[in-house]
Amino acid sequence: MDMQKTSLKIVPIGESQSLKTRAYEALKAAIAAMNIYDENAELRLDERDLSARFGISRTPLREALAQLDQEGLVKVVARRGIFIVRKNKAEILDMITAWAALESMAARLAAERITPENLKELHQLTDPYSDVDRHLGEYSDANIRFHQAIIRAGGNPLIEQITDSLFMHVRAIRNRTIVEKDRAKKSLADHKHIVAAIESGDAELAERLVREHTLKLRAHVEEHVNFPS
Amino acid sequence: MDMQKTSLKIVPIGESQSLKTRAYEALKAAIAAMNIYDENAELRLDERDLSARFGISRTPLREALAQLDQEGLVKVVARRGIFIVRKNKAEILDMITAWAALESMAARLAAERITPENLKELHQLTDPYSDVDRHLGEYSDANIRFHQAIIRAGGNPLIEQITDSLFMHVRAIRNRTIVEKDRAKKSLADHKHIVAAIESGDAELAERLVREHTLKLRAHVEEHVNFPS
DNA sequence: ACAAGTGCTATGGCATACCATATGCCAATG
DNA sequence: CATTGGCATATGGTATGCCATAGCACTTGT
Repeated sequence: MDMQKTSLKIVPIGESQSLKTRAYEALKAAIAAMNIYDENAELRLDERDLSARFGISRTPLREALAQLDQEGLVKVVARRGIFIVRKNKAEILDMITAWAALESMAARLAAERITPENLKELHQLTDPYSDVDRHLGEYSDANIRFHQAIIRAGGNPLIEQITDSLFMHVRAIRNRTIVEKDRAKKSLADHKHIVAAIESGDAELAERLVREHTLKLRAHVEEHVNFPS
Repeated sequence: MDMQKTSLKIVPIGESQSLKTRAYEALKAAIAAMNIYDENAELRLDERDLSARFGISRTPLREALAQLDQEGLVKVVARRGIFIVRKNKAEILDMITAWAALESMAARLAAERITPENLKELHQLTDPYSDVDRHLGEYSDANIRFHQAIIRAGGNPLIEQITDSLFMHVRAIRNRTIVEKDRAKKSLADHKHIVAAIESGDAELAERLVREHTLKLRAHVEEHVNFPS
């Protein structure tokens, strides 16, 4: 009853989700942890081997793989095998475009409802890096997190969820293209403008800046980045 | 017109791809065919019953259901049942917002790459309905297809795929809100402006018009539409 | 030496049996 | 009559084994 509330701290028991969910998350994390665009990446998975290594049976594992398949992270081919999917250039460009659409809308929403907490986070992900030369390594990470923060600040869980499934690929691209000092510097400048727009509550501007920022990335990838496969 | 189906219409699984895929499509079609926002709709599914009715075992059926679960169309609850999900108002609004983001981006792309075929289709979905009073019934359908045509004209398969999974719910809302003659008239006027913008290659304008059009829907739903559950 | 045929093997698809637990009914209890 | 504890049952979760087929190695005939 009520009395228990103060005397007993009921922990979310076991915290054990279904095996399927755990397998899904473990696989996703494992794939995210490897650079799937590395030339030497092992792109083949094996049901039976994985089930043995996870210590679960094939059924929940297959359900997890089916989910990853639908997300496009993996391709299950009957009687051939399971392969980690490497997106081709056109697909990557489409992803960046969709991302631009969603993140720019999130920026619009963020500008309309920004909270001090969100704003603080955005500043923390831009202000400390003004001296790009000295923080190039860390900035790659802050760059990614900045875009996630924008999306989160939009307060639309659906947009967060959709972008999550694009995240792994877009992250790989961002990491790959940010290493040039000049691009990092321009990127940071864009970010600062975006924060300012959100801070001032200018939804239209915030939206446009985010869209243009991401479409710039798209154009850069289209022109300069080559893909295997 | 749509029959107000409140129970699942199970069509026999044909003979094309994997059982999982066929079950997925059959289930999705069955759910789409019923009006899930009807008060009397049967929202509960049963694995064993469905597997018997489809004539397949539970394994591929479960994989299909897992996919629908991830798409948010159904919710699988351990030892409780499988339920067709009825979105609440906040979720519907989020969907419309995400839709606005994606369709407006598609409109931008469409304006940049419009083909005579796409343009013809867009005209066919707007021009014949100028006399809204006499075509109110049909327009509801043309309205939906117009938005799909915009997205298709954008030529980004990923955006098409994402919006597909939102389609069922957004369609239900559009159908529900378009029945008022006044709204239909305004909607058609918007559509014509959009087509003109795309036709003239004005990407910025097309994007803005589509976004505003859909955000108008969002505002209308927020203010005037009430939801069960 | 080479090409076509043939059986083996790996691998995912599917079916079946069993497991664990949320729910509700019902009887025992006071 | 209200409460409670347990048991039956329904339902999704998981394990396991068989099956069909794509690829490959090996054989065999020319």
